[in-house]
Amino acid sequence: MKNYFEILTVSPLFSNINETELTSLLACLSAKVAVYRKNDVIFSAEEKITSIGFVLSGSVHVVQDDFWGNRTILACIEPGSTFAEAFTCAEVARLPVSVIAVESCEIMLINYAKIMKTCPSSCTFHHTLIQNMLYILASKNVMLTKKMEHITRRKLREKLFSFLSEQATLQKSAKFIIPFDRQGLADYLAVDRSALSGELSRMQKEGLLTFHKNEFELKEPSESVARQA
Amino acid sequence: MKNYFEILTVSPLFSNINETELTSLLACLSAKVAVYRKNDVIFSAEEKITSIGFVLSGSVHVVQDDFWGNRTILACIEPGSTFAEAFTCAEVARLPVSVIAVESCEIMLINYAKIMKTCPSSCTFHHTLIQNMLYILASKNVMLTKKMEHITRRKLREKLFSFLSEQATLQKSAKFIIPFDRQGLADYLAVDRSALSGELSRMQKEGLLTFHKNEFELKEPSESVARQA
DNA sequence: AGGAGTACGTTGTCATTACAACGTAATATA
DNA sequence: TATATTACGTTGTAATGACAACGTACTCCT
Repeated sequence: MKNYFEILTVSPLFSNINETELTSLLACLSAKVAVYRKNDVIFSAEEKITSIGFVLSGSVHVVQDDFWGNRTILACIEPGSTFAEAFTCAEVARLPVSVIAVESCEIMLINYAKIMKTCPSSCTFHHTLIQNMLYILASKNVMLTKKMEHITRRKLREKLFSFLSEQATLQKSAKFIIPFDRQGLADYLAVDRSALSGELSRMQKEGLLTFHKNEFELKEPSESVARQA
Repeated sequence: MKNYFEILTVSPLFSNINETELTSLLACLSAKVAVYRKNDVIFSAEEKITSIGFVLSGSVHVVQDDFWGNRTILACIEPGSTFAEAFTCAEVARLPVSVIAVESCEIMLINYAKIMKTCPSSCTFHHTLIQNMLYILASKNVMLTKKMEHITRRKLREKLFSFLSEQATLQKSAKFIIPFDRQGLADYLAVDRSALSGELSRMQKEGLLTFHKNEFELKEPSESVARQA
């Protein structure tokens, strides 16, 4: 287990827990490491799960098969990250997704009940672990909510304004750098890249903003202009 | 405080905690009740918050003001529900939203540190409270993720198939009832109602599904038909 | 029975957007 | 230096969806 300390200590789930504490914590959780090969099914849809997964090495895909059997990849989980934690904590009766090994990988499975149960030695780092779980779930929540705000706008221009306004507010300046290239932004906003590119140009032509590469600047409207709902 | 027991015991945050336990728990949390009047600001954007809010009576709006000052209502929180819990647990430096009283209301503010800190008497229900927090966050997470899957599809038909496929899978049958009327579904999928209505009719005409009111039935394609990405 | 209100489908128009295709500049690669 | 490769903007076209307007059926009143 020692050889995993590097990945464990930098992961969000085990942050603020040192190596000494980790050793007893992992024992306390009776965490088990399982090895999978490419295309192995780690969790299968419809399964009742009681553990959360932690990727030690390799990577896994969270996939969903629809009514007609078409498969969609919902997420790719890399070492240091967890999967299925939301379904486990939400006590979803049956898993609506499957988790598949993309390549050979080592997965640590941690029983949720063991996480929640105060251990007899009432270790303080156990507490840290739970706080980390809350942190992970809450952060994902905030991310999803923000993205949802942008995406639910009906028009591309509105989506862009919603996103750009957020960035401006975040960076406390009308001038700011966005953390995406065009394709990345298009994927994030769930729109076509070239449509996005075109809309940005149009907005610039209309004097609503200026940009160069990833550097944007929002302009105050010269006169009262109806902008979005 | 006694008069709030009814709303507290049925709320997700305090579920599985009985009245006796609640009394000591609330003392342990040093939960404070504050009264607000219509339009009062409960939490202000940019504020550093360390508490989560719980609506005892009345209702509050979570609102966001964009770069130009346009206000959007993100959520309406009713009695028994919490607000700002994600931002608090995610330790977001400064609140990106404001919380406003829609009408006269009573709000219980619970300090997050007090929730997380094991109390000296190590009450077991304190533990239940934390588990409930995890449950609330995880459930919202699952909801948001599902909705995101539908909404990120580029075309209305794809959004519909994504949603309907989920319902079919959920109800384990090609025939199922959806929990929305047309307007509700349109709002959920962030599309226009009449456009949705029209697309449904077209899909029915093409033999992809049949429906009557909220009762839907998905059809297997007679021949291999490319349906969606 | 006679409204009022609501839910839903339909139609037509116009704006928006996806998609494909291509040009260009910048960057990396050999 | 020559050559891919990538990122981005542009253009045109066809598909798509938003929006408004309207008809019909249904429910709820009284």
